[in-house]
Amino acid sequence: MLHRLVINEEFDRDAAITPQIYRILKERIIKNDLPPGSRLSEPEVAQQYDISRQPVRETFIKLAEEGLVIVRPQRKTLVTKIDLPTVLQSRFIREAVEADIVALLAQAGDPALIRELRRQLANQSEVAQVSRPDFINEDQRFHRTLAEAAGKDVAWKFLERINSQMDRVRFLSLRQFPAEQLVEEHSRVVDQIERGDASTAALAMRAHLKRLIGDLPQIAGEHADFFDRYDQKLIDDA
Amino acid sequence: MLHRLVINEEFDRDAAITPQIYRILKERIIKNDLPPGSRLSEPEVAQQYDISRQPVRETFIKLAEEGLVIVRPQRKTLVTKIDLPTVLQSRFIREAVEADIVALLAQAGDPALIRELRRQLANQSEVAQVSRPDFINEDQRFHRTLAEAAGKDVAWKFLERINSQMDRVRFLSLRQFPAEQLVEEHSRVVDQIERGDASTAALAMRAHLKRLIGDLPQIAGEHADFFDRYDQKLIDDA
DNA sequence: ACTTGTTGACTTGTATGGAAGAATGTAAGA
DNA sequence: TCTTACATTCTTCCATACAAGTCAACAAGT
Repeated sequence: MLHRLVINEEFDRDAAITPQIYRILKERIIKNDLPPGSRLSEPEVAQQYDISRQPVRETFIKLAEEGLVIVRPQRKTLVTKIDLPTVLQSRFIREAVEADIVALLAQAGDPALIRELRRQLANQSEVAQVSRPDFINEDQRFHRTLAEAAGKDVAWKFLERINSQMDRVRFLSLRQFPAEQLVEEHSRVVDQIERGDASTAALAMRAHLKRLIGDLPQIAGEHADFFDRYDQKLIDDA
Repeated sequence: MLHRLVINEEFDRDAAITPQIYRILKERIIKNDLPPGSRLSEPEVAQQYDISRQPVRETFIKLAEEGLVIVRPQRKTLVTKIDLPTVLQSRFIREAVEADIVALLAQAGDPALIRELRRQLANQSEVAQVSRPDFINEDQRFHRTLAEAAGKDVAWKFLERINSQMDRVRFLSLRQFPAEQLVEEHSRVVDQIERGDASTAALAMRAHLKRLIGDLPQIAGEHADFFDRYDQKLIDDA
């Protein structure tokens, strides 16, 4: 199989194996290359990548901690389905935290930060037309910049960890999402930070982050078998 | 050593070993029985509990994910020091999320919930006089009840995971903290929820959670070697 | 036809041997 | 005295064998 060979060549045999196989499997799951419900087996994966079971096993443990797989002892290991309550409540946490972050920034009022953010906004407008993955990168960078400027770098790392489940949804929505509108919303947040209006800035961020689940019903409709505990009512409440 | 024997007797040899050794080591770290900076070694721990290195190794991996130990490949494994930015920003996240939770509850206005909370408040007042560990349990239960009533059970599980670092601090403060005052603050939160005043309820919760770091300077002063990146300025800002 | 027991082929869990990197101490040399 | 090379002995990392639980197929009995 060509696929196997290509992946194997990515392997650096002189580096530690576990981090590599971890990164590979995590990416395959988040990008739905290994769709929800897929069965994984330690010896099978080990054989595919020509390594021993040990690094694979350690990887399974880490993925299980993140909720990306579930290990049923003596039975099997499965890629978890996308759990709707987890997705919605991850978003809820993110909104609460980022709203407070921009409120802090509005109170602080750092002109250098505003300049940096405006620079990023211009960049976002450019790549929005071109490449979706590039825009996603820029989007992440924007939010990370806000967190770090507020001195909440550790908090941001924590948010990144609970984002895995939301990322899986993001990679399911195939059609073009309204990148220009997202940039516009980013811009409003920056405006309010510059004005020093903490509560309005927070509201702008909240409105922006509501979008993360905007097309969830449609996505879930197209990939019903990827979801677990799906309930339209939960989305309406949120 | 008597200590060893007692611990060994806790082991159930017919159950899976890894979860047991994980729970044991985690508790020893959080309760500062294994103080920050302690050196851990796979074969040594394995020998202590008369098990093989494999479950110990898997436990190290999990503890490292939670930031309780740090594994330096080919060098050594250490119990991490209590990282001040991590503690402060964990508290920051908790405040943001729980403020939004009580705001939701104030809007919902569920009389049954109010009754349950008042019941718990009475209970808290009782145990506050008696046993500190019991009060801590009741405190946890109060906050969990709020989260679950708002339909944020998954979010609460996330918060629990980042609480380990704050728990380590809690077990360092030996002297009696003002349990009665905490109950009083809980009571204010419930009052505002009952009134249906979302923003005031949120503020009451924020004020309450500020306390979590109230005696941090004193604790850090008494156990300076347990802390990493200690900076009084960080506390003042927060 | 249905139930039950057994066998065998899976799965993950555990134990253990050895490989490779890193730190420490020591001795030889300048 | 100081530096450097090397050997020793740690550590974690990886590979592999075996143990034990689980499930499915199948055969024997009712």
